[in-house]
This record gives sequence, C-alpha cells and structure tokens, in this order.
Amino acid sequence: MEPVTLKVIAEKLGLSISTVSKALKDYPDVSKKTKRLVKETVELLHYKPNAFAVNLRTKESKTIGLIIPEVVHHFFSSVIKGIIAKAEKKGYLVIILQSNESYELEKKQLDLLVSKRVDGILISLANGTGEFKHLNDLITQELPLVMFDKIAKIINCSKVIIDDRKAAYTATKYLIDSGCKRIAHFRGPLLPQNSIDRFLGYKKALTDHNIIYDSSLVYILKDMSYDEGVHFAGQLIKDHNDVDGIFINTDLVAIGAITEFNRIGVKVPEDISIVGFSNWFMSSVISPSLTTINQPGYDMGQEAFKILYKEIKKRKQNLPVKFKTIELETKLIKRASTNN
Amino acid sequence: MEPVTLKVIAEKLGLSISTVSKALKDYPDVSKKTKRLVKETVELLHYKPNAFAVNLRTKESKTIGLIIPEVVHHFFSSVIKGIIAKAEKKGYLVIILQSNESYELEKKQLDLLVSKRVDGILISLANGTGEFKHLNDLITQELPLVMFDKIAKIINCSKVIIDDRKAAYTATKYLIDSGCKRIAHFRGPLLPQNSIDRFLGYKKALTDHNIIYDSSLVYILKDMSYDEGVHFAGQLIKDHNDVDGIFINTDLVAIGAITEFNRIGVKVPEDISIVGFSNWFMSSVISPSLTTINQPGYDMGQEAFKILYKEIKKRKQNLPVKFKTIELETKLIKRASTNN
DNA sequence: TTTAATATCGAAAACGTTTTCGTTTTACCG
DNA sequence: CGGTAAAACGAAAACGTTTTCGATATTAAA
Repeated sequence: MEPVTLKVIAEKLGLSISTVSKALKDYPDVSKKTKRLVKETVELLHYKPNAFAVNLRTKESKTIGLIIPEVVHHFFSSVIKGIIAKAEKKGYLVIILQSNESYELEKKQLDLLVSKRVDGILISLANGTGEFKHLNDLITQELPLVMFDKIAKIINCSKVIIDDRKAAYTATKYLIDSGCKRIAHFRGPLLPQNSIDRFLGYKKALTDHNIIYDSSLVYILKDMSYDEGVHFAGQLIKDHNDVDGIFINTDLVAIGAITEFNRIGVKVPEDISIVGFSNWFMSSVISPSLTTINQPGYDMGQEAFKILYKEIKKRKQNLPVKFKTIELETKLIKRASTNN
Repeated sequence: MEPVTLKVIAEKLGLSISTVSKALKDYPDVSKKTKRLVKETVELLHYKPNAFAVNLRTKESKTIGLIIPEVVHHFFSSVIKGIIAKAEKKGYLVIILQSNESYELEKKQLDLLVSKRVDGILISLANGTGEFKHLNDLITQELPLVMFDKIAKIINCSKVIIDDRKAAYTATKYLIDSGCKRIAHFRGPLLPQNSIDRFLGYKKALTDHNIIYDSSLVYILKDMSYDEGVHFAGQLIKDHNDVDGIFINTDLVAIGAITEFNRIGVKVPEDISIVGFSNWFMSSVISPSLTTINQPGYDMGQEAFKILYKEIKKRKQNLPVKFKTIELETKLIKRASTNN
C-alpha cells in the first residue's frame, strides 16, 4: 500500500507536483478549477502531508518540548493540561520529558529536545539543578525558552511564576493573626528558588510582627514526601513542645504531618495550626481540611505556552523578542487546620 | 550562525558527505583514522543530526503518540510516567494528547498523531467512544496500536488491562466476608468496558454468595467526580436505610462518599463498609482510610510501551505481528473503611 | 493580426540525511 | 615491478515538500 504523496495526486490528475502543492496552499497562480480538483482528490485519497518533509523545508516542527521534574504530581499534571490545551489550539504538539529532579537527566532531556528540533521549550527546573550552562546554551542558540514555577533567576529568559515570598508571607501572617506565637517552618532543600523564597517570606512575616526568628524551628526536608511530613511532625513535637503553628512548604508534607498529629493525639488546630502550600485536591478532603495557598497550575501552563508561542512567532519573523516575567496570583484558602 | 550539518563537517575535513555519514554510523568501509577524525570534529562542532532529514529517509520518527482521557488524574499520570520511562530507554519520545473523554476529540487527536507520522500509538479510550472506525483505520494502516485500561474488546489489537471483573468480585466478596448483607454499588456510565465489568463482578459475587441482586442498589454515575460521591452517598442513605456496604467504582467517588458520611454522622465502617477502586494515594490518607483495589498504573504504562515497541520492530522487519492481551494483577488493599 | 499583458502551469533546486554502487587508492603476493 | 584483491572513499539518487523562476497558454489592447 503505497503512501499517498503529492506525487501520486499529481500523476492521477496529470498535473505537476508544484501545481498540486500550490493548489493546496491557495497560491494565486493556479486556477480555481484545478484548485477544486486537487482538493477533491486530496479528500478522496486521504492525503496527509508528510510532516518531516514539510519540516525539512520550512524548519518548523510545530512541536514544543516540556520538561518537568515529576509527572505524577497534582500541580504538574495541571500544568501539563494547561499547556496541552493551549498548544493544541495553535496546532502545536507537546513532547513531555521528566527530569526526576536530576540535573544530569535534565541536561540529557534538553539535548534530546534540541536534536528533535522542537520550536521551543518549556521547563520547570529539577531541584538538583545548580548549574545553568545547558540553559544558557539554548538562549545563545536563540531557541525560545520559557521557565515556570521552579526557575533560575539568573537565566535571561521569560518566566511564569508566583510570588512565593509574598504567598509565604501571607500564609505565615495568617497563622500569626489567628493567634500563633511559636511558628515552625518545614522547608524544602536549599536549591530550588521556591523553597528559598518561601522561607524568606516566612521569616519576614515573623520579624514584621515582632516574633523573634528562631532557626531551630526551621526544618529542612529533602524530598518533600508524605513520609517526611510524618517524620518531622513527630520530630517537631519532641524538639519543641511549645510550637503552636507550622507553615509547611507543600501540601503533601502537610498532609503527612496532619495524619501523624492525628495519630499521636496532637489536636489540629487547637494545639497546632497548620498552613500548607499548593492546594492539592487532597487538602480539601483530609480531616481536618488543610488551610493552604492556592497555586494556579493550569493557568501557569496556559500562560507559559502563550509566551512561548509569541516568542516562536517573533523569532520566525526575525523580530527582537523581549523577555518578560509573569506573576500569577495566589490565594490563601482558609480551611479547618487553622483557627477561624 | 549557520547550522552544522554533515556538509560543513565534510567540507572542514575535505571529505565527502557520504564518508562522514558512514563514519558516524561505523560502516566497515571507512578507516579507523577518518572515523576518529570525524567523531572528533562532530564533538567539537556539536553536530546534531537533523531529525527530519533522518526520518524522511528512514521513515522512522522515533516518536510515539499517547492519548488519554484526562491528564490530571493519579492513575493516568502514573501510566504516563511508566510510558515515558520505558520509551526514553529505547530512544523514543512521547507526544501526549488528551481526549477529555470526548469521542470527537479523540478522533481528531488520533488524526493529528497519524499526520505527525508517529511510529505507534498508545490509547486509553474516552468514555464517549462508542464507535471504533477511527481505531480500525489504524489497524488497516498497519500502524502499531496498543490499548490500555479503557479498551474496546471488539478491536483487534494488543491490550494491557486488569481483570476488572475479577477485581470487582474480590472487592465485593471481601465486603460479604466481613459481614455485609445489603451491598450497594456506585458504578460508572454505560459505555466504558471497565464499569460494565466491575458491575458484573459485583453482581456475580452477590449471587455466588446467595445474596439477591437488587438493581435499586446500583447507582449509575456520570462523571465519577468527588461531588457525585457526596451526592449519591446522601441519596443512598435516603433511599435505603438498611445498606451496610458499598462497592464504589473509583476511589475519588468513594472519598466523596466517605466525607459525606462523616459529615452526616454515618459511621464507616460500623454502619457502612466501603471498598473503592484504584488505590489513589489519597485513599491511604483519608480518615477512615479506604479499602480499595490497587490498579498498577505505572506497570501498565511500562507494559503497554513494551508491547508497542515490539510491534514497531516487527513491522519494520515486515514480520507478522500477533496481538496479545496482557492482564496485570490487582490487589485488595485492606484498610479502615471495612471491618477487620 | 501583432503585441503586450496576464493567467496558468511546470522544472528544478533545496532542505539534510542514508545507502547503493561504482571508483580510486593502498597493500599484498608472486 | 605488474597484477590483483582489499580497503577506503565519493557520486548520486532518494525521501516529500516548498518556492522561485521561467515557460506556455490565454486574453486584452493596439
């Protein structure tokens, strides 16, 4: 079963390949009659242009790459969904790769995408990423790149983020306003910008409200897992029996903490109030339901693609592109893990 | 900045394009010396083969397509992860499209993938899919196709599934064994094979254990959401005050039901025992934790890709491929929403 | 009727590879 | 040193498009 190409259509119609091609793209120098003819037989034979041949000529793949640290994750899968939805509308396909929070893998995946000639790349950095040469290489290659959520401030490209610092400030302030005096913080590892910013927001909220910052109340987690939440919740109780509030870097950990508190009889929020971060679906369901910061994953995906799309178009026309950073709004979601 | 192709390498080295190409692919008819030379300058200039040119020649895209009903879903994102992981090892990239449970969209996405010349397609059907012409077209086009989880039994292709019927039987039997006499069932819509099979497993377990099947105890849900779980839990209590167990099609709904029961003071499992399906992470966290059937998403993704990969290779060598159906093991996870 | 203008078409190059097959170079043996 | 076999290389076609430019056919103007 031979594939149906422009050639077979041309032969069937006694035309040249060029005319057939031009007919399909509505060139002015082909008569309406033959245009109709060509389009009819194209329908008839179910002709589909060979994407590779097209791309080889036009240098456009109509494909973008997406690299995220972890697919099985409520926030990231929301982002994926947002990206795919917008991309599809513009005729772009999305190749998804995951870095598994590894710098080495991230580099490799980036390389893969480049060699696949994607038109642009969306990336959320791995926690392990401390060097940025692989990213800067993209910039110098003039390949459109947009970073989202877990970004590197040093890199000169467009970004879609939330104001982690402000959000963390809001979260911590809410704890303070609801009466907490000794507020602990479960933070993420030292590398990703987010955990730094959230920590800083936490700290600033304390000092702004005349609460002395006590570094022994800050616990640095590694993989931000449910189990770590369980573990450090227990640890915290052992270390400090006067803590009455915790701001936790991410909901999953907070949920681990809540279950542990439930188990060992620490009452939430009567004994300890908890605020999480991300607003996973799960957080509304656990008991007590978790007060948290809503992180708009779907919107973030949409925005990231929109910017990337614009940059791709600019590049095609050889116009200068100026990078921009979009900050999406977060919102405090008040639930039962804090006092009214 | 001109792109570095075989041509520029050839010119730089005073060789022909053919020799350079062959050197890179370790053809026997090029000397070790020039091979070394070529490979060195390839490194130096960061040469990356143009994927489109390669594919145009070889007819291989080294890309597969994946269509799923919904990305933001614990089970499906696990599948995605499994697929990507295995695909990457074999040098394949994955293009992900979502059907949003719509038949029309599914058709469109399939078309997109075909015109992008993917080497094979993995699909989990939309609930709305009741016709299968678009799938049979793929088969006649000899494009490797593997269906997983939500499949159509009619289609003649390889499949990766679980034994929904058996699993549902196990779940229901467990309710019976733990003392339930009046067991309700929250099932999915009429179309996807899964909900049918799970329903049948439920029914058979009842009759096998001398419990009369009562169709008024079976509730047909539409979108299988948390909210539906809440709603039908309330409804059930109104309709039947003697029910002492429910087998629920999917965990998300079960979690909705549990929260509603918690809210209105129905004790789980004292008043009503609940068994879910899928084993979402959430199910281990909710209170009471949910007894459920584990559905191995990650493994399913891996297996599906493995089969697809084999079929792709067979086709390339023009060997006959015989379709197979792999059934993955499920497991009953006993937790607190059922008695002992 | 001839010329100019316009409408319609086709030839051919190009994109960057891969691969076949023929040509040249080198090495070896008598 | 001549001849042959083997080793090393290159020319060229092909994959299926797009697009430029030239060629032909048609029409309008002179």
